[in-house]
Amino acid sequence: MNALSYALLCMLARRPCSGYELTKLLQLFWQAQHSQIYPLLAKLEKDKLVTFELVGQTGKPDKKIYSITDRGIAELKHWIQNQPPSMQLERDEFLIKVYAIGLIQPEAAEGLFRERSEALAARRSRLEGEIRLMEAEELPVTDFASKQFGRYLLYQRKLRLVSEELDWIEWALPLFRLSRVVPEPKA
Amino acid sequence: MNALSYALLCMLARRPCSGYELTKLLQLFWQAQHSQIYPLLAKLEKDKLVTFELVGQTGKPDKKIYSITDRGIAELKHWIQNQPPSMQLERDEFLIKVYAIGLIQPEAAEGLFRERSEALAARRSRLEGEIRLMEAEELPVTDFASKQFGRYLLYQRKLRLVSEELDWIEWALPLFRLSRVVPEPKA
DNA sequence: ATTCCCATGTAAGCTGTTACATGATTTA
DNA sequence: TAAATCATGTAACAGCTTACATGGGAAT
Repeated sequence: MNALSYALLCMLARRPCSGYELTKLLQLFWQAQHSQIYPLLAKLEKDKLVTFELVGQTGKPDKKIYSITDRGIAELKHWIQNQPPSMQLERDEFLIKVYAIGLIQPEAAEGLFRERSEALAARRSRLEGEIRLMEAEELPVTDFASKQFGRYLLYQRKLRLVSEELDWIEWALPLFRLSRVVPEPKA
Repeated sequence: MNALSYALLCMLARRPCSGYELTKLLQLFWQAQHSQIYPLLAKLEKDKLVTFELVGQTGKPDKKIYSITDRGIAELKHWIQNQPPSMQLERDEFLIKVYAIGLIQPEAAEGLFRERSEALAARRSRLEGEIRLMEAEELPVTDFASKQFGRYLLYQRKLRLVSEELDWIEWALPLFRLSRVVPEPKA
C-alpha cells in the first residue's frame, strides 16, 4: 500500500468513480498517469478494498465503476490516523530556473515570470469557478459532515497558494527592472 | 539530462560545492537523496559540464569539490531559455488525508491540522532566519546582479507559501468546531 | 481531415527511495 | 554510550513517465 493507493481510496470514499475519472480528479493533489492507476485499481480490487461494476455504454467504451468497500474504509481511516506525517515533495522546474535567474538577461527573466503568471492566473480562475460551484450546493460544503468538505478545504488551500504565488511574482518583477534603470551615464 | 542535472548545475553556478553539500542545499526546491546525486555528478563530470578537485581533510573524510565548467554554464543557460515550462508536481500525504477528513472525528482532524501547523511554523522561523542573513550581506540580494538573487527569490516565495498555508489552517480550524457546537438540545 | 474526448490496458525505461557499507570526530 | 555530523559510494527495489495499442463519436 503506497500513498497513491490511499489517494484512490479517499477519492472513492466520496463517490464511486471509473479509473479514467480518478486520473482527472487526482490532478488536484496527487498527479498520476492512467498507466499507474489502472493496475493499482486492479490490485486494490484483488485485496477487496474496492469493488467494481462493469457499465456498458453505447457510442463510448464500456467502463468499470469502482466503489470502496467497508474494508477499504477501515484501512483508509487507520492510515489517516496512524501514519506519521511524511515530508512534502515539490518538483517544479520553474524553481530551478529561478535559482539561476541571474545567468540570463533581465528581459528573458521577466518573460519567464510573465509566462508563469499567466498560467497561474488561468489556474486561479478555474479554482474560483469550482469553489463557487461547491458553495452553491444544497448541503453546505463548509460543514464538516458534508461529503465535499475535504475537497472544499483543498480547493481553498490551492486557491490561496496560487494567489500568493501571483503576489510573489508581482513583488519580484520590479526587481528585474531596477537593474535596467541603473546604466545611466555619469556625465 | 534530466531536471535534477540542471538543478545541480544551477547550484554549482552559484558556487563550488561537494555532493554532500548539494544534497542539503537542494532540499529547498528539489529534494533528492545522496544516492541519486553522487552518480549524477560523476556523469556530469564525464560529460565535462562540471569538474572536481579532491580536497583532503583531517578528522573528516576527504571530499570532492565540484565546479561548473563553461560548457556547463552554456548548457544551463540554453535549458533555462528554451525548455518549455513543465507541469509542477506536488506530492504531499497530508493533502490526501485532508480530502478524506470527514471520515475521522473532528477532534482527530483538529490534531492533524495542529501537527501540520507546528511543522509549518518551525519552517517559517527557519526561512525568516535565512532571509535575514541574506539581507545582511554586503552586496544587496535584491539586486539582479547578486549571485544570491535567485536563491533569495526562492526563499521569499517559500516564506509566502508557508505563511499562507498557516493562514489557511487558521481559517479551517473553526469549521471543525462548528460541527461540535451544533448538538445543542432544542428544548 | 485532424484533433479531442471517452475508456482501458501493457511494456520499456527512467527516476527516486531505502538499505547496505565504511569510519573518524563531535555532541548529548 | 548512543547518536549525530561529515563524506562518498553501490545495490535492490519501488514509483512514475512515455510510448504503444485500440476504436467510435463529436467537435473544429
